[in-house]
Amino acid sequence: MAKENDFPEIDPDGPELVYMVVADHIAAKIERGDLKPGQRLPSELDLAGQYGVARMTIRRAMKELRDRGLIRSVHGKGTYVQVPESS
Amino acid sequence: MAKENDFPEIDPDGPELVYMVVADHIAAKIERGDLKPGQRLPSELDLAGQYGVARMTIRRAMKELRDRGLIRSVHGKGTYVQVPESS
DNA sequence: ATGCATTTGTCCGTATGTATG
DNA sequence: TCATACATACGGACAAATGCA
Repeated sequence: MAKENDFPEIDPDGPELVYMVVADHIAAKIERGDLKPGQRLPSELDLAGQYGVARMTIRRAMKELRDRGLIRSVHGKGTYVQVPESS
Repeated sequence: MAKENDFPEIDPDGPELVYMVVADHIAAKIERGDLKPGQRLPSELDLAGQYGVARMTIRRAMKELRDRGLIRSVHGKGTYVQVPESS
């Protein structure tokens, strides 16, 4: 179980955009509370390994999540789940 | 007032490089005469605290100012505003 | 001469930002 | 989209140089 926690199978040749699959998967974790506000996400390199995609694809997904206001990236430190207060 | 003396707000997400913002800010102080030739600057650790950045970022800014010929660093002593004579 | 604090110099590891092919 | 490389930035640790007690 805890299927929601597993990493989705990603078919690079599939119709859905890879970065969007990753973004939606992480977004679901955040909205489910699996990732809590202020918590740090794994590094882009780690996520790339976990999802089996390139780092640039993870970054594209991070940009998507940033645009949705779900996360916040800090140069040299990491990426964090956005805290409602700190818009 | 004395707005010129205050430390600039640094937006890590901004397009400008952090070390360049710091370098330009200190350069302005020197060129304005706020920091006089021969005068010692605060230590890198102090500057890091004042600007709210890492020491390595301050060092990167110092390197920029050294390259511009505005300052001179002495191991174990400190960093000084360059005196025109001592090129 | 000895130790101590301060300051710059150097290095390491990790993480994000940017650019190219 | 992937793969690679480099720049920027953070944080910590230690070395080297200076000056002082």
